[in-house]
Amino acid sequence: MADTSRSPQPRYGARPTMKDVAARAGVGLKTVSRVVNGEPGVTPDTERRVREAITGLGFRRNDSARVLRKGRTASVGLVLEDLADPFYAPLNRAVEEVARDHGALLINGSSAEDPEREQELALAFCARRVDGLLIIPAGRDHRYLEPEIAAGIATVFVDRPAGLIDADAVLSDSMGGAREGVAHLIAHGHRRIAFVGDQPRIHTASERLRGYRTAMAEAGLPVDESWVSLGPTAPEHVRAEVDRVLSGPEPVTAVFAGNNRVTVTAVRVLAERPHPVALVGFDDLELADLLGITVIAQDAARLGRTAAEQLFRRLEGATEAPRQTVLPTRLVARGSGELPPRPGA
Amino acid sequence: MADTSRSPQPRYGARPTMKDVAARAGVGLKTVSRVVNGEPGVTPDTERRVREAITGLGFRRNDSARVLRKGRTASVGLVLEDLADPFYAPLNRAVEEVARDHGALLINGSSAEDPEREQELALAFCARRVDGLLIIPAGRDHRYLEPEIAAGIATVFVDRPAGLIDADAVLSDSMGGAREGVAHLIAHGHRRIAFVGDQPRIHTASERLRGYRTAMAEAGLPVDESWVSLGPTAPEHVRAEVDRVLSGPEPVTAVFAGNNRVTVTAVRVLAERPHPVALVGFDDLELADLLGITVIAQDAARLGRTAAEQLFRRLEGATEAPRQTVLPTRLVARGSGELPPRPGA
DNA sequence: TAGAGCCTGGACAACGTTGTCAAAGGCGGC
DNA sequence: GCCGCCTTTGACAACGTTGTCCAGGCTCTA
Repeated sequence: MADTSRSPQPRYGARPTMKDVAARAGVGLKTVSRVVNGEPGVTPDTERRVREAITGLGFRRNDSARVLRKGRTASVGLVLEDLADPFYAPLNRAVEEVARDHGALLINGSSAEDPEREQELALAFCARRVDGLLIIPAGRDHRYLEPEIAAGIATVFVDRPAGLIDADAVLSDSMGGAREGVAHLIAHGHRRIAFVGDQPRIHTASERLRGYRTAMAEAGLPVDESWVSLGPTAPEHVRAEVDRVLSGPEPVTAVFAGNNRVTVTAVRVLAERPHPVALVGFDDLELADLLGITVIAQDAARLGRTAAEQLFRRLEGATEAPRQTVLPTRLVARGSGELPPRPGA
Repeated sequence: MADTSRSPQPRYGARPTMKDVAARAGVGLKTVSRVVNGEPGVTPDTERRVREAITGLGFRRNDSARVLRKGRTASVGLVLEDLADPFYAPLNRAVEEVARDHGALLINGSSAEDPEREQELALAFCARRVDGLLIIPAGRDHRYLEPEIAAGIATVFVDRPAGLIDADAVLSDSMGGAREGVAHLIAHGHRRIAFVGDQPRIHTASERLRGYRTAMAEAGLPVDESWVSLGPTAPEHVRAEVDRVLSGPEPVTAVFAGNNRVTVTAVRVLAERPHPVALVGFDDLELADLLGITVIAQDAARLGRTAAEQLFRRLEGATEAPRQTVLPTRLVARGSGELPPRPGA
């Protein structure tokens, strides 16, 4: 038989509210709020009664209501290309750390390099009223964010600049890095060098191609357009393209790989070849040291940290004009980029 | 001079609400709500006026308020160990995909293997009123979640089981996988095999150790406790431990590495050794094929997908008793695990 | 032409929290 | 013993949305 005189117990599916806690503790609503938020002006005895009621009911403050009332959500959104990409994972983590240091939670999602999905995600985050937005853009037009930015959502672009709007951005030196990598191959005697990269609508891809062309031009070397491959980075496609540039009457003697996904496939294809082919890849890889792969390394964690810090600077009120920060890359020579051209090739 | 007859314009920092939209369109509040949510009962002409007002003001529905009213947030929280760990990144992505298919957003965070941080994150997600929670536990006591689960937050544990509460879990067959890997080394002639793994309070670590002991026992082989190393997986520590088990009068001839972080360090250490030492690692690695590393592979994406699907089944009302799902592992022989013991060793 | 019924639109309360403000109670000083 | 001040507490509105319910105007039929 039910004891009707008993205090209310937690029921399945029912969330106790501050009102319930107040009733059980025999105090007013606001007093509960004060205890929950550690505000002063509550006697130890009252506080104890409230805390007992909280524990007894299994109460947890509803942050949705709190957000509604306060206007700040203490959360930031991160739109990146692929959560599973080993290049973006450390970036993601670095952003999370900075957010944590500022007491904010992180919501994130993958655009899968699809501009529509990027927009969908970014706007969904805005609807949740994230305080700030970090975006690794897939699209080239970000005017859809203008009302959001005007309404006060701080926005920082990472890895690639914003399109058609003026906003903070933190980038790696794609052009400079690729130029250095290709110059490295040239310095080791290569004259015919392939560039296998991502789709040209992606800013970093076209910048890296520009670095390739610059290095070739600076060395006075012609570029045969058949050496250049820009397209999806799915293994099958890259495999076909690497095979292609290595075939024909005058095959290339070296390959510059435009990003980590291209590099891993290129390494596999080159390993199957009878003759060694030089390779430099953009982005470092785990275990690349053991495989002797020469790369242009970028510090993804630093990219994420720098961007997140800029975001929180904005949230704390910084109002200077949008700023573009470019972080340097670093050539890491491990062997594959130092192979000379095959004699007679 | 300001044109006071003009309709209200978006002001910096001010968010238009449905009320503002209604005023500008000259309709009632609820009509705006109907248009925004695609509810029927609005004439095309009224709808057009409302849409114009929405665009003109840059209105976006405040989902915090919506959540408060509706009770569901259409978001799930994922607590994992390290967003940057290559093993968890695909899991993260898989969860995101499933969430997306169900129209939910993903909030996530790294516990850094710290039980307190796990709890802090999980409860923060609960305060945000996520609909469901996916947890890769760091701690061994999850009773702190009881009130949350009672209040209706669906919870599924991933990769490791829940501690002291009865809840859904999706795991890999750690014990079976390790047993198979060690048996594989034994089959190739090894008698003295080291186990280098993570801290024993981590469930998967102790299960894998159990697999190791089982395989050794089944082969009738003794285990010298100096061959077993359980501790932090920071490179320096693993390096020291691998060096240790390979030294002494009767060094081991093979190493079983308890997870991906141990494996990468072990590979580096073994590469520096004058004599080859056999190695099998738990978890697959990118480029492991090129390095010829034999591994026990688990399908992290499948782990995440399975867990997320179970979560959404619960959210859609499934009420069976909590279920533990164990996914199989797979031995991938690539060379390092098939090396025979050094003759005379 | 009147009445019935349908379709569109709006007024109002509620979700759970926090900020404002005022009341009650205790205590010290004169 | 009374006044005034400070401390503790609570009542109430508001945040922006959605659900409920009702009103008004229209069409269609008898």
